Amino acid sequence: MHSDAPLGAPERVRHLTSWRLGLVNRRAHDLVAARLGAEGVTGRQYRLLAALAEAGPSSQAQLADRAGLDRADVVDAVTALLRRELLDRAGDPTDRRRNVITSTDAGLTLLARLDAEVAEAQRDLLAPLDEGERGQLDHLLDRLLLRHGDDLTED
Amino acid sequence: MHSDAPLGAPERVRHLTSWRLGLVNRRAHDLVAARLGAEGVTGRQYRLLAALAEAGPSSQAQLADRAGLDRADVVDAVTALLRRELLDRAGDPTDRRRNVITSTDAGLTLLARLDAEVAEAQRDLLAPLDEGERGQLDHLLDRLLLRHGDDLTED
DNA sequence: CGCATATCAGTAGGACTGAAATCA
DNA sequence: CTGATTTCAGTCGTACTGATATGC
Repeated sequence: MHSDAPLGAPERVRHLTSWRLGLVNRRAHDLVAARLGAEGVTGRQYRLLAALAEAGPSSQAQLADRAGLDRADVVDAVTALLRRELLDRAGDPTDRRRNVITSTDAGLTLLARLDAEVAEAQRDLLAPLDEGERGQLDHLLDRLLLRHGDDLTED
Repeated sequence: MHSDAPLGAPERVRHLTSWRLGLVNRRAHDLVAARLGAEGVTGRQYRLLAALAEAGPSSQAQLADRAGLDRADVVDAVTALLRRELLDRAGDPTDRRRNVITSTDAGLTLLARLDAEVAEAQRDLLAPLDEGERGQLDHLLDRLLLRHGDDLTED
Protein backbone atom coordinates (compact mmCIF):
# COMPACT_ATOMS: atom_id res chain seq x y z
CA MET A 1 0.00 0.00 0.00
CA HIS A 2 2.39 2.66 -1.18
CA SER A 3 0.94 4.67 -4.01
CA ASP A 4 -1.85 2.59 -5.44
CA ALA A 5 -4.44 5.06 -4.33
CA PRO A 6 -7.08 5.31 -7.06
CA LEU A 7 -7.14 9.06 -6.71
CA GLY A 8 -9.55 8.36 -3.98
CA ALA A 9 -12.15 10.67 -2.80
CA PRO A 10 -14.25 10.02 0.26
CA GLU A 11 -17.27 7.81 -0.33
CA ARG A 12 -19.77 10.60 -0.08
CA VAL A 13 -17.79 12.68 -2.52
CA ARG A 14 -17.47 10.01 -5.15
CA HIS A 15 -21.23 9.96 -5.58
CA LEU A 16 -21.48 13.65 -6.30
CA THR A 17 -22.25 14.68 -9.83
CA SER A 18 -20.14 17.77 -9.28
CA TRP A 19 -17.18 15.59 -8.39
CA ARG A 20 -17.40 13.42 -11.48
CA LEU A 21 -17.95 16.51 -13.52
CA GLY A 22 -14.73 17.88 -12.15
CA LEU A 23 -12.81 14.74 -13.03
CA VAL A 24 -14.17 14.58 -16.55
CA ASN A 25 -13.60 18.27 -17.03
CA ARG A 26 -10.04 17.94 -15.95
CA ARG A 27 -9.49 15.10 -18.32
CA ALA A 28 -10.98 17.15 -21.13
CA HIS A 29 -8.88 20.13 -20.24
CA ASP A 30 -5.71 18.07 -20.15
CA LEU A 31 -6.41 16.49 -23.51
CA VAL A 32 -7.02 19.84 -25.15
CA ALA A 33 -4.19 21.65 -23.38
CA ALA A 34 -1.70 18.95 -24.32
CA ARG A 35 -2.49 19.31 -28.00
CA LEU A 36 -2.55 23.09 -27.95
CA GLY A 37 0.60 23.14 -25.90
CA ALA A 38 2.36 21.08 -28.54
CA GLU A 39 1.76 24.03 -30.86
CA GLY A 40 2.96 26.44 -28.23
CA VAL A 41 -0.45 27.87 -27.60
CA THR A 42 -2.64 28.15 -24.51
CA GLY A 43 -6.40 27.75 -24.44
CA ARG A 44 -6.83 31.47 -24.10
CA GLN A 45 -4.63 32.14 -27.07
CA TYR A 46 -6.61 29.64 -29.11
CA ARG A 47 -9.88 31.29 -28.21
CA LEU A 48 -8.41 34.65 -29.05
CA LEU A 49 -7.17 33.51 -32.45
CA ALA A 50 -10.52 31.91 -33.15
CA ALA A 51 -12.48 35.00 -32.15
CA LEU A 52 -10.23 37.13 -34.29
CA ALA A 53 -10.64 34.92 -37.32
CA GLU A 54 -14.40 34.84 -36.92
CA ALA A 55 -14.96 38.51 -36.25
CA GLY A 56 -12.20 40.10 -38.27
CA PRO A 57 -10.03 42.96 -37.02
CA SER A 58 -11.15 43.95 -33.55
CA SER A 59 -10.21 45.98 -30.54
CA GLN A 60 -8.90 44.12 -27.54
CA ALA A 61 -12.07 44.82 -25.61
CA GLN A 62 -14.10 43.29 -28.40
CA LEU A 63 -11.83 40.30 -28.44
CA ALA A 64 -12.23 39.89 -24.72
CA ASP A 65 -15.99 39.74 -25.10
CA ARG A 66 -15.94 37.51 -28.13
CA ALA A 67 -13.36 35.10 -26.83
CA GLY A 68 -14.73 34.92 -23.31
CA LEU A 69 -11.60 36.37 -21.78
CA ASP A 70 -10.96 39.02 -19.21
CA ARG A 71 -9.65 42.24 -20.69
CA ALA A 72 -6.60 42.13 -18.50
CA ASP A 73 -5.72 38.70 -19.81
CA VAL A 74 -6.17 39.73 -23.41
CA VAL A 75 -3.17 41.99 -23.05
CA ASP A 76 -0.81 39.13 -22.28
CA ALA A 77 -2.31 36.82 -24.87
CA VAL A 78 -2.02 39.45 -27.58
CA THR A 79 1.57 40.30 -26.81
CA ALA A 80 2.50 36.62 -26.74
CA LEU A 81 0.88 36.02 -30.12
CA LEU A 82 2.39 39.24 -31.40
CA ARG A 83 5.87 38.00 -30.66
CA ARG A 84 5.23 35.01 -32.89
CA GLU A 85 3.70 37.25 -35.55
CA LEU A 86 0.43 35.34 -35.40
CA LEU A 87 -1.40 38.65 -35.34
CA ASP A 88 -0.80 42.36 -35.80
CA ARG A 89 -1.47 45.22 -33.44
CA ALA A 90 -1.92 48.79 -34.66
CA GLY A 91 -3.40 51.97 -33.28
CA ASP A 92 -6.90 52.89 -34.38
CA PRO A 93 -6.74 56.31 -36.05
CA THR A 94 -10.43 56.94 -35.43
CA ASP A 95 -10.20 56.21 -31.71
CA ARG A 96 -6.78 56.57 -30.27
CA ARG A 97 -7.61 54.57 -27.12
CA ARG A 98 -7.99 51.42 -29.16
CA ASN A 99 -5.68 48.89 -30.65
CA VAL A 100 -6.77 47.19 -33.82
CA ILE A 101 -5.81 43.55 -33.77
CA THR A 102 -5.60 41.76 -37.10
CA SER A 103 -4.90 38.17 -38.05
CA THR A 104 -1.79 37.38 -39.99
CA ASP A 105 -1.57 34.59 -42.54
CA ALA A 106 0.61 32.69 -40.13
CA GLY A 107 -2.07 33.09 -37.49
CA LEU A 108 -4.79 31.76 -39.75
CA THR A 109 -2.63 28.87 -40.83
CA LEU A 110 -1.85 27.95 -37.28
CA LEU A 111 -5.51 28.28 -36.33
CA ALA A 112 -6.46 25.68 -38.89
CA ARG A 113 -3.98 23.29 -37.35
CA LEU A 114 -5.22 24.09 -33.86
CA ASP A 115 -8.81 23.42 -34.91
CA ALA A 116 -7.78 19.97 -36.07
CA GLU A 117 -5.92 19.29 -32.83
CA VAL A 118 -8.83 20.40 -30.72
CA ALA A 119 -11.18 18.23 -32.73
CA GLU A 120 -8.87 15.29 -32.12
CA ALA A 121 -8.94 15.99 -28.42
CA GLN A 122 -12.74 15.88 -28.48
CA ARG A 123 -12.62 12.52 -30.18
CA ASP A 124 -10.16 11.26 -27.59
CA LEU A 125 -12.35 12.50 -24.81
CA LEU A 126 -15.53 10.98 -26.20
CA ALA A 127 -13.98 7.78 -27.48
CA PRO A 128 -15.62 5.71 -24.74
CA LEU A 129 -19.08 6.77 -25.91
CA ASP A 130 -21.00 5.79 -29.01
CA GLU A 131 -22.70 8.30 -31.25
CA GLY A 132 -25.97 8.23 -29.38
CA GLU A 133 -24.32 8.73 -26.04
CA ARG A 134 -22.30 11.66 -27.26
CA GLY A 135 -25.50 13.29 -28.40
CA GLN A 136 -27.06 12.61 -25.03
CA LEU A 137 -24.14 14.15 -23.21
CA ASP A 138 -24.12 17.29 -25.31
CA HIS A 139 -27.86 17.57 -24.96
CA LEU A 140 -27.75 17.25 -21.19
CA LEU A 141 -24.95 19.79 -20.88
CA ASP A 142 -26.88 22.18 -23.10
CA ARG A 143 -29.99 21.82 -21.00
CA LEU A 144 -28.04 22.56 -17.86
CA LEU A 145 -26.43 25.61 -19.40
CA LEU A 146 -29.68 26.94 -20.80
CA ARG A 147 -31.62 26.62 -17.60
CA HIS A 148 -28.74 27.89 -15.56
CA GLY A 149 -28.54 31.14 -17.41
CA ASP A 150 -25.86 29.98 -19.81
CA ASP A 151 -23.95 33.10 -19.00
CA LEU A 152 -21.98 32.18 -15.93
CA THR A 153 -21.40 35.76 -14.95
CA GLU A 154 -24.99 36.12 -13.85
CA ASP A 155 -25.07 35.18 -10.25
CA MET B 1 -23.29 47.21 -26.53
CA HIS B 2 -21.56 47.76 -23.24
CA SER B 3 -21.53 44.64 -21.13
CA ASP B 4 -24.27 42.42 -22.47
CA ALA B 5 -21.80 39.93 -23.79
CA PRO B 6 -23.23 36.45 -23.31
CA LEU B 7 -19.88 35.20 -22.11
CA GLY B 8 -19.25 34.53 -25.71
CA ALA B 9 -16.89 32.03 -27.03
CA PRO B 10 -15.98 31.77 -30.67
CA GLU B 11 -18.38 29.73 -32.77
CA ARG B 12 -16.09 26.78 -33.15
CA VAL B 13 -15.47 26.72 -29.41
CA ARG B 14 -19.11 26.81 -28.40
CA HIS B 15 -19.67 23.48 -30.12
CA LEU B 16 -16.97 21.71 -28.19
CA THR B 17 -18.03 19.25 -25.58
CA SER B 18 -14.98 20.19 -23.56
CA TRP B 19 -16.10 23.81 -23.53
CA ARG B 20 -19.60 23.06 -22.29
CA LEU B 21 -18.13 20.69 -19.79
CA GLY B 22 -15.99 23.51 -18.52
CA LEU B 23 -18.96 25.82 -18.16
CA VAL B 24 -21.08 23.27 -16.36
CA ASN B 25 -18.19 22.29 -14.17
CA ARG B 26 -17.61 25.84 -13.21
CA ARG B 27 -21.23 26.29 -12.35
CA ALA B 28 -21.12 23.17 -10.23
CA HIS B 29 -17.95 24.29 -8.52
CA ASP B 30 -19.40 27.71 -7.76
CA LEU B 31 -22.58 26.25 -6.32
CA VAL B 32 -20.68 23.91 -4.03
CA ALA B 33 -17.99 26.41 -3.09
CA ALA B 34 -20.57 29.04 -2.19
CA ARG B 35 -22.29 26.72 0.26
CA LEU B 36 -19.10 25.39 1.77
CA GLY B 37 -17.72 28.90 1.94
CA ALA B 38 -20.73 29.97 3.97
CA GLU B 39 -19.55 27.49 6.59
CA GLY B 40 -16.01 28.78 6.31
CA VAL B 41 -14.73 25.67 4.64
CA THR B 42 -13.01 25.02 1.32
CA GLY B 43 -13.57 22.02 -0.90
CA ARG B 44 -10.30 20.53 0.19
CA GLN B 45 -11.18 20.93 3.83
CA TYR B 46 -14.52 19.26 3.21
CA ARG B 47 -12.89 16.31 1.50
CA LEU B 48 -10.40 16.05 4.32
CA LEU B 49 -13.10 16.08 6.99
CA ALA B 50 -15.07 13.50 5.03
CA ALA B 51 -12.07 11.22 4.56
CA LEU B 52 -11.26 11.50 8.22
CA ALA B 53 -14.79 10.64 9.29
CA GLU B 54 -14.93 7.67 6.98
CA ALA B 55 -11.52 6.23 7.72
CA GLY B 56 -11.05 7.15 11.37
CA PRO B 57 -7.83 8.52 12.81
CA SER B 58 -5.20 8.70 10.08
CA SER B 59 -1.81 10.07 9.26
CA GLN B 60 -1.65 13.06 6.97
CA ALA B 61 -0.25 10.95 4.18
CA GLN B 62 -3.20 8.59 4.48
CA LEU B 63 -5.57 11.51 4.45
CA ALA B 64 -3.93 12.86 1.32
CA ASP B 65 -4.55 9.59 -0.48
CA ARG B 66 -8.06 9.12 0.83
CA ALA B 67 -9.20 12.66 0.24
CA GLY B 68 -7.56 13.03 -3.14
CA LEU B 69 -5.27 15.80 -1.98
CA ASP B 70 -1.61 16.51 -2.40
CA ARG B 71 0.39 15.88 0.75
CA ALA B 72 1.73 19.39 0.72
CA ASP B 73 -1.80 20.79 0.71
CA VAL B 74 -2.92 18.56 3.54
CA VAL B 75 -0.61 20.47 5.83
CA ASP B 76 -2.43 23.74 5.30
CA ALA B 77 -5.88 22.19 5.41
CA VAL B 78 -5.09 20.41 8.66
CA THR B 79 -3.71 23.46 10.37
CA ALA B 80 -6.70 25.52 9.26
CA LEU B 81 -9.14 22.96 10.63
CA LEU B 82 -7.03 22.61 13.73
CA ARG B 83 -7.40 26.29 14.53
CA ARG B 84 -11.16 25.83 14.54
CA GLU B 85 -10.82 22.66 16.62
CA LEU B 86 -12.58 20.62 13.98
CA LEU B 87 -9.90 17.96 14.37
CA ASP B 88 -6.99 17.02 16.60
CA ARG B 89 -3.36 16.45 15.74
CA ALA B 90 -1.08 14.35 17.89
CA GLY B 91 2.22 12.59 17.46
CA ASP B 92 2.15 8.86 16.76
CA PRO B 93 4.14 7.13 19.51
CA THR B 94 4.73 4.06 17.34
CA ASP B 95 6.16 6.08 14.45
CA ARG B 96 7.47 9.44 15.40
CA ARG B 97 7.45 10.73 11.84
CA ARG B 98 3.68 10.67 11.75
CA ASN B 99 0.90 12.83 13.01
CA VAL B 100 -2.31 11.17 14.02
CA ILE B 101 -5.28 13.24 12.93
CA THR B 102 -8.55 12.65 14.72
CA SER B 103 -12.04 14.06 14.27
CA THR B 104 -13.51 16.14 17.03
CA ASP B 105 -17.19 16.22 17.84
CA ALA B 106 -17.34 19.71 16.42
CA GLY B 107 -15.77 18.40 13.23
CA LEU B 108 -18.31 15.63 12.88
CA THR B 109 -21.16 17.99 13.62
CA LEU B 110 -19.97 20.44 11.02
CA LEU B 111 -19.44 17.65 8.52
CA ALA B 112 -23.09 16.66 8.81
CA ARG B 113 -24.07 20.20 7.99
CA LEU B 114 -21.63 20.34 5.10
CA ASP B 115 -23.03 17.12 3.68
CA ALA B 116 -26.46 18.69 3.63
CA GLU B 117 -25.16 21.82 1.96
CA VAL B 118 -23.33 19.88 -0.68
CA ALA B 119 -26.40 17.79 -1.36
CA GLU B 120 -28.37 21.00 -1.80
CA ALA B 121 -25.81 22.24 -4.27
CA GLN B 122 -26.23 19.07 -6.30
CA ARG B 123 -29.96 19.60 -6.39
CA ASP B 124 -29.46 23.17 -7.51
CA LEU B 125 -27.11 22.07 -10.21
CA LEU B 126 -29.36 19.32 -11.50
CA ALA B 127 -32.62 21.18 -11.08
CA PRO B 128 -33.05 21.62 -14.83
CA LEU B 129 -33.03 17.87 -15.36
CA ASP B 130 -35.65 15.28 -14.52
CA GLU B 131 -34.83 12.06 -12.72
CA GLY B 132 -34.14 10.11 -15.86
CA GLU B 133 -31.83 12.73 -17.24
CA ARG B 134 -29.85 12.92 -14.03
CA GLY B 135 -29.33 9.21 -14.22
CA GLN B 136 -28.22 9.54 -17.81
CA LEU B 137 -25.74 12.24 -16.95
CA ASP B 138 -24.20 10.31 -14.09
CA HIS B 139 -24.07 7.22 -16.22
CA LEU B 140 -22.32 8.99 -19.07
CA LEU B 141 -19.80 10.62 -16.74
CA ASP B 142 -19.11 7.27 -15.14
CA ARG B 143 -18.54 5.63 -18.50
CA LEU B 144 -16.09 8.35 -19.46
CA LEU B 145 -14.20 8.02 -16.21
CA LEU B 146 -14.07 4.25 -16.35
CA ARG B 147 -12.78 4.06 -19.87
CA HIS B 148 -10.40 6.92 -19.29
CA GLY B 149 -8.63 5.21 -16.47
CA ASP B 150 -10.67 6.86 -13.75
CA ASP B 151 -7.45 7.72 -12.03
CA LEU B 152 -6.45 10.99 -13.62
CA THR B 153 -2.86 10.68 -12.60
CA GLU B 154 -2.27 8.05 -15.25
CA ASP B 155 -1.34 9.91 -18.31
C1' DC C 1 21.60 2.58 3.19
C1' DG C 2 16.94 3.39 0.91
C1' DC C 3 12.35 4.89 1.95
C1' DA C 4 8.43 7.44 4.31
C1' DT C 5 6.59 11.49 6.68
C1' DA C 6 5.67 16.16 7.47
C1' DT C 7 6.79 20.68 6.28
C1' DC C 8 8.01 24.74 3.67
C1' DA C 9 9.00 27.36 -0.43
C1' DG C 10 8.04 28.06 -4.85
C1' DT C 11 5.84 27.34 -9.50
C1' DA C 12 2.14 27.39 -13.04
C1' DG C 13 -2.27 28.25 -15.03
C1' DG C 14 -6.78 30.35 -14.85
C1' DA C 15 -10.02 33.86 -13.56
C1' DC C 16 -10.56 38.07 -11.54
C1' DT C 17 -9.97 42.95 -9.06
C1' DG C 18 -8.40 47.64 -8.65
C1' DA C 19 -6.18 51.43 -10.12
C1' DA C 20 -3.89 54.25 -13.45
C1' DA C 21 -3.38 56.81 -17.81
C1' DT C 22 -5.41 58.02 -21.98
C1' DC C 23 -8.86 59.65 -24.71
C1' DA C 24 -14.04 59.90 -26.87
C1' DC D 1 -17.81 65.06 -16.23
C1' DT D 2 -18.97 60.42 -17.75
C1' DG D 3 -17.54 56.42 -19.73
C1' DA D 4 -14.50 53.30 -22.62
C1' DT D 5 -9.89 51.31 -23.57
C1' DT D 6 -5.49 49.56 -22.51
C1' DT D 7 -2.29 48.34 -19.22
C1' DC D 8 -0.07 46.95 -14.87
C1' DA D 9 0.05 45.07 -10.46
C1' DG D 10 -1.90 42.23 -7.48
C1' DT D 11 -5.23 38.47 -5.40
C1' DC D 12 -7.39 33.97 -4.99
C1' DG D 13 -8.09 28.86 -5.93
C1' DT D 14 -6.13 24.65 -7.32
C1' DA D 15 -2.59 21.57 -8.15
C1' DC D 16 1.79 20.42 -8.20
C1' DT D 17 7.27 20.22 -7.65
C1' DG D 18 11.46 20.28 -5.09
C1' DA D 19 14.08 20.42 -1.05
C1' DT D 20 14.70 19.58 3.80
C1' DA D 21 14.71 17.46 8.37
C1' DT D 22 13.47 13.69 10.73
C1' DG D 23 12.71 8.97 11.69
C1' DC D 24 11.70 3.99 10.06
